[in-house]
Amino acid sequence: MPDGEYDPDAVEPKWQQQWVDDETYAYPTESTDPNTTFSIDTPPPTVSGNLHWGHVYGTILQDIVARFERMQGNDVFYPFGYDDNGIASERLTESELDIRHQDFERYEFQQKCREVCAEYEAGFTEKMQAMGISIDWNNTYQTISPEVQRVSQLSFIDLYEQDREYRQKAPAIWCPECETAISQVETEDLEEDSYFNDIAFELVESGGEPTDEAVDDDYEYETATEPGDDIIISTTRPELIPACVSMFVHPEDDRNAHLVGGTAKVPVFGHEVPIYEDDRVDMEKGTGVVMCCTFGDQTDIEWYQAHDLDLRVAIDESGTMTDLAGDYEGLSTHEAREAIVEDIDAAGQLRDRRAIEHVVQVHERDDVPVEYRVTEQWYVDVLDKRDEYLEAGKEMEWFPEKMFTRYQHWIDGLEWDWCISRQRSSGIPFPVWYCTDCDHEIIAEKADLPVDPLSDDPPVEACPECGHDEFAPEQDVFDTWATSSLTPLINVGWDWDEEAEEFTMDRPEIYPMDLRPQGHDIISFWLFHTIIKCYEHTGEVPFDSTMINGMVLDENREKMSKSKGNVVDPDAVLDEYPVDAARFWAAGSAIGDDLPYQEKGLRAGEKLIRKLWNASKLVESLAPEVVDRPDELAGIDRWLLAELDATIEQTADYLTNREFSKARDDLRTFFWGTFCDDYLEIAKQRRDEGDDQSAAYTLRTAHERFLKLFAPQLAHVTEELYRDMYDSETSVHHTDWPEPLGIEADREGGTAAMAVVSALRKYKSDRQLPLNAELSDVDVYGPIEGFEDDIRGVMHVDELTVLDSEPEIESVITEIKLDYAKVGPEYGSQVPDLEAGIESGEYELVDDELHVAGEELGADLFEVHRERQYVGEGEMLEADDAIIIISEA
RNA sequence: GGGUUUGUGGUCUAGUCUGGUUAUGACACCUCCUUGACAUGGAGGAGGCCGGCAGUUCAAAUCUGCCCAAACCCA
Repeated sequence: MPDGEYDPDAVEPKWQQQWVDDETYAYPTESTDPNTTFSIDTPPPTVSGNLHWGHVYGTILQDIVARFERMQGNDVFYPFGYDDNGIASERLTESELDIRHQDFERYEFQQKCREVCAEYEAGFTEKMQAMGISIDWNNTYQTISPEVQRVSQLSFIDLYEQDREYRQKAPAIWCPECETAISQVETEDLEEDSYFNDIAFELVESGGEPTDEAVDDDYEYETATEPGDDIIISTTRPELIPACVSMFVHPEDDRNAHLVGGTAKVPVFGHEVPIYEDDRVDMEKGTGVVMCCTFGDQTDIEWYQAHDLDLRVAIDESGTMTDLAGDYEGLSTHEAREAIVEDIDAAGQLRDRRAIEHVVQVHERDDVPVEYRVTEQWYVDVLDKRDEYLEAGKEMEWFPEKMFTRYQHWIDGLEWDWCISRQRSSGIPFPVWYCTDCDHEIIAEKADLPVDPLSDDPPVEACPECGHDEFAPEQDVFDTWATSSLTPLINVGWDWDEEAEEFTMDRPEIYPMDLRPQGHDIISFWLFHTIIKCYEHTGEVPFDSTMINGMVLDENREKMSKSKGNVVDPDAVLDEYPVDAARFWAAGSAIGDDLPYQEKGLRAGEKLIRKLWNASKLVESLAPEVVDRPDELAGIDRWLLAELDATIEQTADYLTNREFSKARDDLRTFFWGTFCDDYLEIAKQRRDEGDDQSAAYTLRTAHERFLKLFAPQLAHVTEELYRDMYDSETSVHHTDWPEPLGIEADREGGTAAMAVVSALRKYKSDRQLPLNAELSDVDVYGPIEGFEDDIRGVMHVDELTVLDSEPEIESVITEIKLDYAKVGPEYGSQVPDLEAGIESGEYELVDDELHVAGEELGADLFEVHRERQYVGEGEMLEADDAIIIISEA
């Protein structure tokens, strides 16, 4: 039996260990019915460091759903993945071992990655188990494992065969530090100190005659009108001048209109470039003339494509100047920037140089500014099926609904197909070779997967296209998201059946998966990419529903970040608080909203755990045995069990809709306020007065039910109590969610009786009396039949009388309250007149009608509030519908 | 710069979609109470006019517009 104080330090690890040992949460191998399975596609955390508080938060929400669905009678499939095939894991390895991947053979570096990741993954496992997350540890995966590599390569080949992938030379965002193409989503903004340089190009030839606007004294620089004049442009990146391919002015720019069609000479490097017009120019900026280099930014790329410009590559893959930069060849971009500015200055063509702060796009992994390079990359078609993918998103149920708009806007704004190739040392290789003669693509056989073209031979002896017999392996590997967008297929055991020539699933019953939980920050790429990939492979939307959690903020509602130093360390928190307290905190959020980390939230959790424990002790002492239901149940017991029925249904509804905080607070309020404060106090008195089977039955029944209702959120303490008091062999997490008992009860009477108790408490409190002070004589007028003894017992009333008729009362009308929901629609703009009439007292009550402002309002349109004054002996209290008279002894 | 979401007493939060007038609860605060689980408890009290402005309406925390702030996504 529960004894002494609850000791989470001992209890929680005990059950965590047992849950793992017993495989309590294992998905049964024989489950085949999609209707009784509930599968969760958990996004595998990236192995890039330790798990943080945001993981803790998101995972607890998943786990509450998993536990709840399990109690709904479902076989829950709750896997865990480690996403360790990405660039983040490479970075982790480099910083952990203080090495650079460039210094190692590919295979050697991969081995190091495996070793470092293995350590961190063990840490993930430990943390998840130490939080009692009901993960099925028989179903875990690493995205770098051969099995997953096979799935990922199968996916590539399937899309290739569906003609939804292509290889193309195109400008891609490039990280010169990592020496790889990266995707848009891997970049972020960074404020950087820089200089704006005003540099003079020489006008060689105009395209037309200058207008009047060309000459104006207010201009900072004179407009170039004659050959030899200076055209001033401003740039933060003078090192790109050797890559300058053209200049642009806005089509509506009268000042510079005459330049269009002409040419200009680039300073220092001396090549001539054409001048074009384009509406992407910001004519308010500087002189309204800009240079276009291949490539300085996104606009340069657009111009390059729109105007079919030359390609001048001045910067190589490592951020070093090429031979195109002439004397500057071999310098880094930064060195070249300074050197070129100096030389331009020496040539008299630097007009101004001022320090500015501006935002540059950097690679999120290393904060190095990105470049744009034209390279051969693999792309997945997405732009052609936008409408279909939008529909696919619509088919899912979204918790909360409003998050769907993010998905929608992401698709609306898509401009590029999805680049899935990365030039890295570690990762899943493309199963592709190229004919060294004709560049024909040779794709691996599905049966051979996984393959590594660097060490494996292509499946053909000679090129089917040209007959050549030498092949070059694809050096690139997949983007991380190309694989992590396949987690539903990994989970269901998707594979290719060579004999049947079709894709198969080991566990078809769990696909589409029931739930995809994740943060709102990754709707646009992770969720989107997962939907489209699985949709293309299976023809089905991979999820029935998605649950989007918010971000965890710090105590001051600010974003947690290493640089701010406000990151909450899960280990430190869990050292100090029980896991169940953290679970209580996490359950206090509305799904989709951000949640600030609040220590007091954890403290509140601790209090609830303690309350549950102490109440359990009391229940055990009042009713030491489980008893059968007696033939007759006392009114108060029927009332309590009926109220509990309502809470059972309400809590289930809330959890079904993933309304965690409502479920938590509703249940807590009923347990604490009604069960502990009201019912248990009454039950105590009744036990004193003799052996009461009805009370014993109700105590045990309600208590057991409370344990089950709390089990999804307070996983540990409920397990301890349930096994101790009800069934040592069965986990509470394997029990079914309670069915309502459906007992007939006078709910109104019970509620009125509780209101009377409340009023008597207040009476004692107001007089600074102890709550167990004796009251000699109390009369009640109200619907409390059947509850008299309960009130008498708990409030220590010697004599309690229920009055048949209202006691002698004088009343004055204090207020007439209109029922606006009815009065408003009926009387509209007359309402202020009615109100004024009531306010000034110019009204009459005739029978049940209110006569005011020339109108006659029926009884259902208003309520009369009276102040009652009792004129007899004793003192009067009011409690909802009841009137209470207290006569002192 | 664009989009999405959020903004309620000192703090966190319910209510906002489906407009109706004493705006929910918790924590902190104040007062009182040791009653046979819990003083890490119980009873009670004070504290907000709902980010700001304007509008629609008989009526707005709730609808509309603009502005401000924060978070996220995109440029």
